[in-house]
Amino acid sequence: MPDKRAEILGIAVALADERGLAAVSMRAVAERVGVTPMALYPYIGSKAALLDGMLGHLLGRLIPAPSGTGRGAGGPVSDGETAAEGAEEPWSDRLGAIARRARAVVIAHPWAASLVFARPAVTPDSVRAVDALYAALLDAGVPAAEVPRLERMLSTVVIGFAASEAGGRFGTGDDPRGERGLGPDGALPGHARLAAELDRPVDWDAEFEADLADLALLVETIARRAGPGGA
Amino acid sequence: MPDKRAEILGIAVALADERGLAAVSMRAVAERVGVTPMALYPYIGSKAALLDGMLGHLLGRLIPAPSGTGRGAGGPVSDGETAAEGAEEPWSDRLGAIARRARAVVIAHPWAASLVFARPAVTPDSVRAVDALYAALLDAGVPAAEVPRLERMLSTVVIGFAASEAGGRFGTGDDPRGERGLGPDGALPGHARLAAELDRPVDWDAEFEADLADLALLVETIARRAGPGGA
DNA sequence: ACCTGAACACCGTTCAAGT
DNA sequence: ACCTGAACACCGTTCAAGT
Repeated sequence: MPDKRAEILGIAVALADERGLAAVSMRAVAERVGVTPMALYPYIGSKAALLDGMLGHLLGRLIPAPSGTGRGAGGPVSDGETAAEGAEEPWSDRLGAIARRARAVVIAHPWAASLVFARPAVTPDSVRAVDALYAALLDAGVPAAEVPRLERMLSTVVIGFAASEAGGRFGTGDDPRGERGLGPDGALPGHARLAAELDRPVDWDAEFEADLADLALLVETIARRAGPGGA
Repeated sequence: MPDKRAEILGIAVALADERGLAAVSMRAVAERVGVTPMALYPYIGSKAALLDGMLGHLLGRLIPAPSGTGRGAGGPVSDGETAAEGAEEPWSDRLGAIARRARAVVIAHPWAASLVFARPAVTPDSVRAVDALYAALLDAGVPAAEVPRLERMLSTVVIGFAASEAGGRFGTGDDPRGERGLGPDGALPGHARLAAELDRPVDWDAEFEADLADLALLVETIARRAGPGGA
């Protein structure tokens, strides 16, 4: 009731969660809202804008709102009192927390994965997430000239990992050899040398954490080669 | 003429290149083929299978066919004679070559970016690409237990980078501050500390190369910590 | 100001026929 | 064996009315 647009977006998100993105049509959303399809247009604009709005609706929950207009009250997932200037946690923890939250959102709403790569990250909410990553990288000692690129690389890994999980690119783990009769083993020498590893099932939580650890290692290496001062 | 299915897929790819993925309907493809929509079904199966087939059609050009059934003739982009066991190039060059080829495919066919994350990489062609990456990482000295994870991370970065470029996630480079009146600068401390960097336009070719260099550095670090023996 | 109803130009897919 | 035509149950969006 406070905002009709937000109500519509919430209903569309719920519909996508229940029946997939393909089930989200203007007509289906309108029916759930209890209105004619055309009544959505003043609030939503178009089907494409509906999808953008759904993504924004999720992103609003990724990074808690800043203490800008209201007071610092109603804190987020944080575990203590809200420090005035932030930066009480080490940079690698802040970076990891954002990454884990992003992955959790995509796991909870798999349909979002296919939208994330298609729109620039310029909504207020995603800009806030990018800002937190900038600050973490600067605090790690990464030179300013490399921070935007490194932020894009980190967020690409995190979003790409979650999208691959949710979308199925990482597959079911079954052995690809023999799927189409690929002839003698010599055709896939790399797979042959890894036969033992490829039979093991994959723990995706552990793999995500290992990726985060490697990325933190890379960030440290880049910071160190710039000189311990932080430049 | 040699294969009706391949002819249909080629026409669908050309249609997507010219008018976008949204213009690829069974009806539109059928019209270009010169046939009724229903005549596609025996060759294609369904709309979803058409999209899968289009992606496979592109992937067939990513990695040249192996010397399996035919002879080693009709070599690919390689610059010399085809060695019997491969591995004449250093691993980092082989890795970079695959990455650049993948990015080139996505830039040439931007619509493919949105499909790549949604299907497991188990077609013969993509398995061949994965195999080449496995071999490169093993030759770099990465322990076998870490190779599959690292391959997934590398391909996620490469595909995610290309998808972000093609889909618009990396945006146009305009300053996000002020896009929605985000209040005083204090709300975005990270951006404030990077003001000088964020005004510069981005050279995406250079950024891709810098990412590849950083990833190679990470691969070396992982190989080194496992012991110079390799495994 | 806010919503409805009818209409237009599309979809993917099924099914029964045609040659 | 290969293709067609009509039909079904959908789409997003425009436009002219209604209250």
